[in-house]
Amino acid sequence: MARAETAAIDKRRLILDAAVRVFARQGFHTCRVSDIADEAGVAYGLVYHYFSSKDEILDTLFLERWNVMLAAIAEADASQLQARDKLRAIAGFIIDSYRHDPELMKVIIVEVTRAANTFGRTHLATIRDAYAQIAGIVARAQAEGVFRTEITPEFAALAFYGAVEQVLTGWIFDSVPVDDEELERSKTLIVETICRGLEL
Amino acid sequence: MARAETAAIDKRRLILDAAVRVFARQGFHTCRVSDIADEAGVAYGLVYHYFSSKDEILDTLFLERWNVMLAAIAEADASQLQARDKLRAIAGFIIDSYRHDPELMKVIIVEVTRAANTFGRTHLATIRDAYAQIAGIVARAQAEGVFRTEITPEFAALAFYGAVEQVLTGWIFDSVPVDDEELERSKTLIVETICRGLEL
DNA sequence: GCCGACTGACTGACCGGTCAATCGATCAAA
DNA sequence: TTTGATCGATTGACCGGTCAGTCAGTCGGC
Repeated sequence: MARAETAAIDKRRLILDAAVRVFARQGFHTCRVSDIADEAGVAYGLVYHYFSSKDEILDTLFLERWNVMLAAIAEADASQLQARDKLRAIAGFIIDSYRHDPELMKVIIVEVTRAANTFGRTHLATIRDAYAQIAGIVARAQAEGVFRTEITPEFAALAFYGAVEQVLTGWIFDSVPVDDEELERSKTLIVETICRGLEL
Repeated sequence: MARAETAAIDKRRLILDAAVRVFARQGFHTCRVSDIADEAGVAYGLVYHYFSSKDEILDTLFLERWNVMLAAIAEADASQLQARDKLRAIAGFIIDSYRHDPELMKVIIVEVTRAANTFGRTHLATIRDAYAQIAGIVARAQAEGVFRTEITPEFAALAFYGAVEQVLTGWIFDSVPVDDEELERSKTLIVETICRGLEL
């Protein structure tokens, strides 16, 4: 029983991991469910044993990762760091996520976050949770007199997240892979560029 | 002859304009070519008389508009303005484009610029022309000692464009329409946020 | 009567999802 | 220990709907 249970969980995971590779390579709309099954080394029908639709696979991948990110943002927010360092932690988390699993980040950004007409629409509220939390950090920094109040928190959050995502998108479609050093440098660059505009 | 020619050009334009509305409403992948023909009040086959494929319609819409934007950026670049005001002009142009035709901007951003796996891929080089030109403005400002050199021009361009696009995306999917005043305020906000981080 | 704009029914490929059948682990009864 | 009943995991052929693109033909100006 334990053996079978583990095997079952593994197969589900196997399909999810295969889907990441296939979505990253071919894109969600362009790939066929059979491509995922083939990549996972699994029969076509098994995909539908674990997931009710092709969409549900992408939903699962997105929510798994986005919830981790929301938790990371909440943790940064709850910490005793300076506002600038909270934002640095968030940018750092996103960039480290890319370092750790670029294919997954590509899928999430390209197929969900930036695919506002399809999955982005479905998950709009969840995506906006992240913006709202970042806006909260900015608002608190403004109340404490660390950030100036000319720029609305919501706007600051969009600009901050937009800058991070655009940089990631640049990497995602670069032919040359990025080295760790540039990843690290970018964390500082983002915070330097955006926070300096927000601080007093 | 002149009559017929004009009529022909009109029909082509009619189809393009209808396509903007349909793409904005339903999304490129979700709509059918017949939807475009119906919206334009034209026979299905006529769409294929003027365009060789569904893709070509979107390509045309994108290139038409993007080339105008590239020209606007080049004009700002060539002007005698301060770097900050050049960037302001660019942000202003993009925001005014949205004001003038929000549906077209929605289509371009959602279906091309942010659709990195489909049309974004095809037009990647064209899209990056814009980033490169913005980077050029930043680089010149750095050489003149107006902007600090810690941040690479390429990075600054991504952050700038990313912030603008993210703000537009926010409007595009907001249920509440944006009033002119907020549009104007946003131009200043973007420049204030980003340029302040770039200036010495 | 020629030429090009225009029409819209049709087709062929494609693909998401279904389902009937098989496999194999487990366990209780013989 | 063997048998066979049970049930979830697994398989992949197949179905049905959708739609981009074709094409044979009509219409109308010159």
